[in-house]
Amino acid sequence: MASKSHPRSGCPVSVSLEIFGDRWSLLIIRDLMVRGFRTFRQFEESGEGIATNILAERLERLEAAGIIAAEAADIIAPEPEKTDGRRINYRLTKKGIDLAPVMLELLIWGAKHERTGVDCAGIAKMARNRERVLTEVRRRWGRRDTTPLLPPGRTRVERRSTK
Amino acid sequence: MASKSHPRSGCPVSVSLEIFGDRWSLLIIRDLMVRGFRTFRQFEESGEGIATNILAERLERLEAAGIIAAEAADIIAPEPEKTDGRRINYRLTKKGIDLAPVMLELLIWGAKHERTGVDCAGIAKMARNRERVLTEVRRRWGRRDTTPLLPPGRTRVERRSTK
DNA sequence: AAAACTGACTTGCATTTTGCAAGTTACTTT
DNA sequence: AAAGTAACTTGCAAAATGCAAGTCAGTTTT
Repeated sequence: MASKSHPRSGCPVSVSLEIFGDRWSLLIIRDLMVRGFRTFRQFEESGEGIATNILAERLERLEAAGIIAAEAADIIAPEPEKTDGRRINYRLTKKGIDLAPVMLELLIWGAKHERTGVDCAGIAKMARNRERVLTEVRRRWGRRDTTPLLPPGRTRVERRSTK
Repeated sequence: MASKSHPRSGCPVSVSLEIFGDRWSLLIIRDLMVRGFRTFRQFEESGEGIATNILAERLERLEAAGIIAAEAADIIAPEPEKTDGRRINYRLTKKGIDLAPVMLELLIWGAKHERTGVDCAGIAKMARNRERVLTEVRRRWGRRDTTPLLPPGRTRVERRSTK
């Protein structure tokens, strides 16, 4: 996607789109923000069908942009038992969690105008409680609380069923 | 961009991104929403450097998605003098103007976190008056008022300088 | 009324980005 | 020690993008 070269206008919208204006970046951010995902594997199996090479590249870009941060899981070690040296945990930075309003408005718009597999009334309720929802999202982020804010929702795809 | 085939999850965010999750669509919508652009030519020269074939394709997609509408300019004929039979006016539909909150949040985020050619303080002020700004955008849309909400801003690129 | 000029696109082709399947490497469990 | 698993790479075909040039109907200029 966004190649390095093309000069663009200095409009904030344009600059933002150069970073995450593609079909996958915001989905990764969504998974981090409201579904509590942390690992490569989780994103891979999120039901959207992203290819692993693209996923790796997007994670790299988002990290380079300062929107997410990657850290070896055993550095944090929340529970003494959990120490898988391979696992890398991704998380949103402050800059990343600041995308919450964008994400919420996107969610509201999609639920209102498109046929999605999601409870439309529930979203409409969130729309009415915008500030409360955002506060909650930020609070969870601050506590590294990874319990999903939204239920998993319809998953249609499963890549390469390992059979 | 978004090919026809790939099955995705039914998440509203995902569905939305399938429609305008690319580097250009939201810029066209921005131009319609806050810069008062109406014509192909204006988008082409907007300073972002979009190629005409891509522009044509995006306009088609956005129209197919019901986000914008195209109409021959002389059908409206605002002033009796203006009757260029070739000109086509594009405008946002209700569904399109409903993207205003998304656009505003994108603008706020970009101005806050990226180096853009835009007055950061001015945007911060808009952030504080979110509802007022949105009301104004919707009001203008309702009246087909095309005076730009924001000044043109830094334009860096000019395609094919006709010299 | 012919010539030059738009506005809104197409078309052809080279370059870039995607998608897909199959590795690879380093740790972990059995 | 063998089999698994997490997080990636790699190679290649397919699709999307960018670029320059061309088309074509309506418009203005001469």
